[in-house]
Amino acid sequence: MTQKLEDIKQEFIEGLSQISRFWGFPKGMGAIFGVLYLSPAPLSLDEIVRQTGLTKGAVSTEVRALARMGLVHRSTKLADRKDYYEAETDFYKSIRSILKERQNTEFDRAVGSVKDTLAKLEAGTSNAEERAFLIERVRALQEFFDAIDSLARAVVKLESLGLVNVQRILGVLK
Amino acid sequence: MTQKLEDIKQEFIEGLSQISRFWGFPKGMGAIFGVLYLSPAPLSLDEIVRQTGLTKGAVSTEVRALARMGLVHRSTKLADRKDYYEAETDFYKSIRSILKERQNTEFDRAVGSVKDTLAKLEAGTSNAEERAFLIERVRALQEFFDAIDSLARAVVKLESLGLVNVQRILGVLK
DNA sequence: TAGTTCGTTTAGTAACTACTAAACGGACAT
DNA sequence: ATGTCCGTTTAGTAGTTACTAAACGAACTA
Repeated sequence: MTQKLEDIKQEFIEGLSQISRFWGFPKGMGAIFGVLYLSPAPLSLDEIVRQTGLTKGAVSTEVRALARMGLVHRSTKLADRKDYYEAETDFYKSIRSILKERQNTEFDRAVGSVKDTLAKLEAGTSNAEERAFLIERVRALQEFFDAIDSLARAVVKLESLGLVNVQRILGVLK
Repeated sequence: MTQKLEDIKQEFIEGLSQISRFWGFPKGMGAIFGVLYLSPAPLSLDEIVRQTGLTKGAVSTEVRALARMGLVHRSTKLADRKDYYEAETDFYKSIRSILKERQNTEFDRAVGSVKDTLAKLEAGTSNAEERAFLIERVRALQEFFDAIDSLARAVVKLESLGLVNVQRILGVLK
């Protein structure tokens, strides 16, 4: 027994909501993206409201957040006051925007504080034995963060994240 | 003017709290790990309580969560009822545990629902044009998730994430 | 037995997050 | 101007999360 298309779409959208929540975003955001992603044409804010069941205010703020992340694009039509939104279909392009959005904010500052700690420890003079131990530990953590950062940069430099590239990575690493 | 070691440690621990929160974990968890990471010897639960200012209940539950993720290890001493905890210093080993912990839960289920959606769409018969469009979109999303998954597996297969390996990746991808 | 000394569990709370409802303001039409 | 049709902003709320305080239970001790 095959289901109605509308039901299937709804399940998909709920799945995206879950995924959204898992990645630390509001679930409504996932639903909005899902609605747009399954639409062949750009949708107006009110149409998104209708299809998600959220209020206009919520959709307004969350669709803008999606736009900042590059997951949706806003457009307008001549002689039409409404804004229209459509989903970005190149996910890889989107996650680069997301990484950029997240970068340079709390995370960078926090990781920078590790670097600061290391500098302060190395500048100290007293308590040589304990300081040596702390320096070693903090240095190891900082190197780890640097490695992660390098990896992220490497992935971001790709112009597409396809099975091909991933398999190339796998090939090098075995 | 160099600061006291205790102050520097405290700043480091607060930095880890921020990082913890950024990654979606409670900040107390980051603080606990920080205290353990800066200690040359395993610490008892009460000692962690003392150094973090959290209550025993909170430390008890969160330190167990850290142990599940492989970020800390629990040990005991003979003729001593206390549990002792120490930080894992091989971060790479830890993130593999974390990935495993996160895997196979909500995320897998949600991603699986995308796969289900695709299957249902392909099993349908009615509304051929719209179905073709939806199939294409959902298929693209699923391929993207598969690529991410492959990449994660690739990274997890490394026995260490050092600059060396990252540079090898960079070399292949340019 | 009763009394310590641990870790765990539970009930309750303060703070935060994702929302809703509704007021608001700008741009256009009449 | 006045009204209408947009998107945005604001005030308030339900639900969640990360905790605290304290009861509990298990393992040893006297």
